[in-house]
Amino acid sequence: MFYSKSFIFTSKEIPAEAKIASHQLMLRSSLIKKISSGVYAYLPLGLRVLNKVREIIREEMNKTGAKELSLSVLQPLFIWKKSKRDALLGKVIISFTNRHKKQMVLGPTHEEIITDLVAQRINSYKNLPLILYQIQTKFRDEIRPRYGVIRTCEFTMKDAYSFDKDDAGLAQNYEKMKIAYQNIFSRCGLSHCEMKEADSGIMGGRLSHEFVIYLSSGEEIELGHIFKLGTKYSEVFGANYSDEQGRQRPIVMGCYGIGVDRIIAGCIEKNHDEKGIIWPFSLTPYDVLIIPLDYREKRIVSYVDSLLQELRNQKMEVLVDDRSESAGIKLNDADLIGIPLRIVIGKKNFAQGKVEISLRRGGRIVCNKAKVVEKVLGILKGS
RNA sequence: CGGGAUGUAGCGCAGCUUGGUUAGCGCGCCUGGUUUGGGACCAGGAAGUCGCCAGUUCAAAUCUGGCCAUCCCGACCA
Repeated sequence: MFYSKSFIFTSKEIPAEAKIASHQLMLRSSLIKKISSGVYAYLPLGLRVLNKVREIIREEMNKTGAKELSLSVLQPLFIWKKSKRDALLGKVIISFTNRHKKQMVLGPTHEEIITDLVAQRINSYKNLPLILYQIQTKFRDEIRPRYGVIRTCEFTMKDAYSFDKDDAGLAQNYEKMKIAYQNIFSRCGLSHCEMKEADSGIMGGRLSHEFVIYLSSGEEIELGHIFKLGTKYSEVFGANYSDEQGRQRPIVMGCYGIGVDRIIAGCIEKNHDEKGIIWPFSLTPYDVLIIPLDYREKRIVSYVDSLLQELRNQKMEVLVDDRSESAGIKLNDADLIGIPLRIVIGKKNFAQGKVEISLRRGGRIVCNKAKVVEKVLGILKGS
């Protein structure tokens, strides 16, 4: 992919509205664009990162045996009246009346919908345990959206729900999720994430743990939360199963949420310097950035083409800065958008058959241009 | 919702106190030229319903009122 066609617009200026580093950097590097208070669009560069996070979550969820599905965003309001959570969530729920005078909700979470679904489909102990999850947009009319993508009215959430015969089964799934969560956060460059016991709030249930990181401001701004719900929802929606003796028992539930956008913001909070973002290899929008400092020379252009092809053959995602900007602008933009590996092609080095490989986190080597791909692969393996 | 602040070109801002030329500056953008290893230079150019509506006035970015939007502090959350 070529920079000039990538819809990347960097900015030197710090947006006045952004107070914390991740928000500033996400705007300056054009990962996101604010549409309205608490509402953000992901631009091409940001969407690449979002998709990386989604894929990591998907892999770790699948490892636990969880099955992915996609529930509806539109929900009938009556299902919320049934669990009496319509009053509890109050104005956070975004609702409207459709043309048939039916009251509808833009889903803020999905315990009601999934419990109702499972109540209709699961009847026997033979079908348990079961874990279902989805990665989906949620809507909450927050009182005060803030910190960019950290608290918004429209956000991407991974929500998983476990269904067990008894407390022992729930305890097992709960532990499985703890491990999956720790894997997800550490793979996303957030190994500093702490787990601690928390208040269950509007979810109800018996026990919950939240996964938090601390911002430079000292603020705490929660990445995930897992809950032992027990039978609260299964009793309301009649989610029962027949046990080995044929007796009807309520399914024991747990639910497990991750703020996908918060992972991105959290990752930037923990991985940046005064120049910009320092992406971990796991979340970077592109694996390698090729920076020809002078892209007019034909020999350099054709070398870049062949290098691009070779890297693609190695399944790498590559961005080429094909702009006719000065070296300073290209290098500073490279630091801002934070791609971990850069191949810098300068005239003098190139004349001697050499190019430079530089790491965003620090360190550079000058190597023979024929050996670049080999070196890059070596660095990736070691990381 | 309560308290505080802001709204002027894509971004960052000055101008408003004390109303009065064609509304400015920096960055960015376009054209031509010179540059090219850490945010270059010269010349030319485009881009504004001064948040919106009303009022006062010969005259409003500037004064008055209402509305809207955004941000910060509090309760809430992934």
